[in-house]
Amino acid sequence: MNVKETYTPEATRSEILNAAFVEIYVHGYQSASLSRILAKVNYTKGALYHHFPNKKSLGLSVVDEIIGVRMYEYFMQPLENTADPIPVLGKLFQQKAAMLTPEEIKFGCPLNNLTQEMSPIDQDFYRSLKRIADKWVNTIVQALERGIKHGHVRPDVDCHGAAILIVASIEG
Amino acid sequence: MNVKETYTPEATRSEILNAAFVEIYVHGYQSASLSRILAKVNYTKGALYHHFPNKKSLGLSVVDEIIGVRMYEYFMQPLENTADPIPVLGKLFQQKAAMLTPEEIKFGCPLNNLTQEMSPIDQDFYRSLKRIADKWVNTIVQALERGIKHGHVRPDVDCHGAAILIVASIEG
DNA sequence: TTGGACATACCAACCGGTATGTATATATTT
DNA sequence: AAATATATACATACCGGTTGGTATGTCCAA
Repeated sequence: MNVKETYTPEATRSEILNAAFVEIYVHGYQSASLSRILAKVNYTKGALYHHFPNKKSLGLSVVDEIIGVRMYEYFMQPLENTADPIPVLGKLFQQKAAMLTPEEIKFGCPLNNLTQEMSPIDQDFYRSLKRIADKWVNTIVQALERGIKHGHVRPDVDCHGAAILIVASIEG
Repeated sequence: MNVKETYTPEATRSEILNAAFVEIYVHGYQSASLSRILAKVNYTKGALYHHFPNKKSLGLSVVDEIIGVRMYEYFMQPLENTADPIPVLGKLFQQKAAMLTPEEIKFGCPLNNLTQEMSPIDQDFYRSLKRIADKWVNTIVQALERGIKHGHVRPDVDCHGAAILIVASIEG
């Protein structure tokens, strides 16, 4: 099974992790099936439980390493060190509206979905998910404050309130 | 088990249905466990499958008979036949903000939750849930239009757009 | 030859669903 | 009115399949 010339365990872990992300994205964490994940990438329980101690750890790794990283690269990194965040935010909005694949329309924002499902019933998921959301809000706040300092943003805007509004409207 | 003097099948069905609502509200439909539902109300599979042909039917009944009815009674009925919907809408908003139990804060809007989870993966759930949302929007639209006709609402408002905005902001 | 990187085989628990049994209410017959 | 038949309203036991998880085996690289 999965005959390879060389062992690349990091790639294996990554494959499983990405498949787990898709599975969780489609079915939610609680209904996500390890067997389905492994069947898709053609690995077995041995591989999974070699790289992850249990299902929850896999789920939390999906949150941190997939969702967290993607959210950062897509929504936060472009805002870092900007003097004027407005055009960047605008581009993010229109990209987000235009780039919506049918999948994304169907299944919504992965971060928001998982938050809705898991935050009320699992503290560890709550913490990990909240960390991402807080970091996101914080990034926007700082970008807005820099925008104010450089005169590109009106100085009377409530940065925190605005940031939350922006995050909410992108998530929903 | 559940020794009763007389049979009250309608009450039994109702008990199961309400417990199913809570279970689905907390765990989502896919992860909702029939055994947990029945354990809570102290009935057995026999009772469940006497009143409902399968899990999906139970879920759809929860949508129609619990969620749909509650949403109607709470959010739509007060708006019916109002000449001026504004104070009613305002009261709904502030009630909704004030009346939020810790549970509701934790678990969010049942209608929205189920829509997020089930609409992408099951047409029947999609239809039933959409019916409720559409009815809700429609109720607000008609109330706003009556408000315009009676001079209580500015005549230039986009009723449909406003209704969708109101629904979205209540859903969370 | 030792440890990492998996595959294979297996487990108990739980899943939704069914088959069957039983007590109660109701309708029908005598 | 009493006896009988039938339908309703469940309980009990069980089904095959799936779940997350584990123990063991195998292969390969170092």
